[in-house]
Amino acid sequence: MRLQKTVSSEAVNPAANGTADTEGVGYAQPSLEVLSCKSCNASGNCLVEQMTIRNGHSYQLMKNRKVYLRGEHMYRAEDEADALYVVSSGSVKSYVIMEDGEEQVLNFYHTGDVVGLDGMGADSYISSAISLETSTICKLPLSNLPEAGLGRGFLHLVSDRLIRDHNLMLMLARKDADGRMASFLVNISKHFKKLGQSADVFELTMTRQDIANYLGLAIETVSRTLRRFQDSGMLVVTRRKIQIYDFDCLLEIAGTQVSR
Amino acid sequence: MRLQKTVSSEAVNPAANGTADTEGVGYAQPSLEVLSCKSCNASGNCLVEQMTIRNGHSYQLMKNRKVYLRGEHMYRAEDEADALYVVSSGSVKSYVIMEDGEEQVLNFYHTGDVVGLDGMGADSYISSAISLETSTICKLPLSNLPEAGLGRGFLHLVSDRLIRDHNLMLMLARKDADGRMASFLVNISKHFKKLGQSADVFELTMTRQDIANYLGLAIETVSRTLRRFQDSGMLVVTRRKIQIYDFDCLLEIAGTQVSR
DNA sequence: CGATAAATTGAGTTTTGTCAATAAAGGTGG
DNA sequence: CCACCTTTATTGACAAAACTCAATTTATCG
Repeated sequence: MRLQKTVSSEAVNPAANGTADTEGVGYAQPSLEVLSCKSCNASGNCLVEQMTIRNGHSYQLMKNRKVYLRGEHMYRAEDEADALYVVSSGSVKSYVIMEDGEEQVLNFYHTGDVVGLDGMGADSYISSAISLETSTICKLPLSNLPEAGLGRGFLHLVSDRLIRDHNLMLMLARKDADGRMASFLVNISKHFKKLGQSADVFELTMTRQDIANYLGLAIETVSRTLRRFQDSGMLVVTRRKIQIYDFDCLLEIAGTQVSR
Repeated sequence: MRLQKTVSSEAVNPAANGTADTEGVGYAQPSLEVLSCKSCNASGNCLVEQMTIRNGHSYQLMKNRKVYLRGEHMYRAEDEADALYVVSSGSVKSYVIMEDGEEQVLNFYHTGDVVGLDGMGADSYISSAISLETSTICKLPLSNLPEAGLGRGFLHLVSDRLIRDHNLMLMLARKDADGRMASFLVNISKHFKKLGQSADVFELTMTRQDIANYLGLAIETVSRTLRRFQDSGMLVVTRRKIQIYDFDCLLEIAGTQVSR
C-alpha cells in the first residue's frame, strides 16, 4: 500500500460514541420567524433554499433544523437513505470505511452545502456523514422531494456536486502534494469569501489526518507542505488557524480548477 | 509537476478534426420496430430506459440515435448543455483541458452509461465527450427532461454516478499503481459481464495514455504494471486485448470498492 | 512501403511514504 | 488549579514507489 494507514476517527473520537447522536439532543425549536430561510446563515448560498422556496416548502425544510455536536453523525453507511441534509452552519465530513478498517474521506461540507446526494434513489447510504464541529443542519426528507423540489434548481445542485467531485479527481490524478494542498486551501478560502466571511483568516475544522486522507497524502506530507508554504511567506499556520498572505501565489500553485 | 504531461488527444487524433462531427453523418434511420428500447444493446442496463419507459418517452429517446465514429465529439466544453447522451454501444471518454493544454480524463463510458450529467442545470458543459470507437449514442434533449423523467429512476441514475465518482476518488487517493490498474480492469470486466458479454476477454478502446491519464499514472507505469500482471500469470495483454486468467487475484489487488 | 503514432523497456532521479522520536495542545480528574 | 494522559501535530532519517528521460520496437494509416 502506497499510503499510510488510518483508522476511522469514529473509533478514536470520544464524542462519536455514546448515545448523544441517537437522541433528540440539540433540537432547535425556534419561532416561525427564525424558521425562515432568509434568516439562515446559508441564505443566498443554500441551493436547497433556491430549490424549495418557489414551492413554498421552505418552512417545512427549516422545521427539521438540528444542532449536531462534533462527532455526531447525520447518517452512517447502511442506514436507510431517507433524507438530504443542508449545512446551515458548521462543517461536515463524509467518508467510507474500507474492508480493512481504513477510512477514506470523500468530502468536506460547509455552510450551504448539501450532504447525502449519493443516497438518493437507493435504499441506503454508502457513506457516512459526521459533524466536525457544532453545526446546524437542516434535514430535508426525501419523501417530500419528488413533489417538492425536482426543478431546475435541483439539476443545478446535482451538476454542481458532480463538478466538485471532478475537481477533486483532477486534483488527485494530476497534482503533486503542493498542488493538492494549495487547491484545498483555495477552495475553502473561496467558500468563505462567497459567504461573506474572511477569506484570508480562517480555522480548519478537520484534523491533519482528515486532510491527508482527503488529499491522498501522508499526514507528515501535509505537515511539511504547510511548513514550506509558511517558510516561503505566503501564509502562517498556527495549529488549525490559517492566515493567508499571498492568495495569488496559492492560486498559482493550485493550478487548474474545474468550475463554472 | 509530479506527472508526465500529455497533450489533448483532440489535437493528435486526425478523426477529431474536420466537419465529420458537426454534420448529420451517421444518423441511423431505422424503423419503429428497431426504435424500441427493447432491441437496444443496452436494454435492461440503460438507466434512461428505466427512467423514460414508464412515461412512454422511449420512442422519442431512440429517435435521436446516432452513430459516432472514433474521435467524434458528443459535445465540447463551453457548448450549450442541452442534452444527455446514452451509450447504446461502443465507448466514450469525457475529459477537460487544463490551462496549460494538458488533458485530464474524467471518465470512460460504456454501453448503458449516461454521459453529460454534469452539464445539467447549467448553461454549458464543463467537460468534453468524445467517442473512442464507432459508437451508437442516444441523445436525450434536456428540454424534454423536467416533464419526462425526473422520477425515482433519475435519482438512482444520479446517485449511481456519484458513487462511481467516489469510487474513483478512493482509488486515486489510496491505491498504488497495481491497485489502480487492477480496479480499472475489474470495473471494465464487471461491466461487460453485466451486459452478458465476455468478462475475461475484451478489447480496451482507449490508449495507454488515456488509461494513464485517467488513473493518475505515467504511461510507462501503466505499461510496466500490465507487464508485471502478465508475468505473474494472472492475465495476458496483447496490445489492447486483455485476456484474464485469474480474476480473483485481480479483485484482491484491486481492494475495496465503493458500490451498492 | 514510408511516416507517424502508440507502446515497451531500461537507467537514473525525485517525490513522497514509512518509521521513529518528540513536542504541543486539550481534556479529565484529583 | 495543576498534573497527567491522550490526541494531534511536527520533524528527521531512510526506503520505496513512481516519474522522467531516452532509446527502441511495434502498429497503424495513408
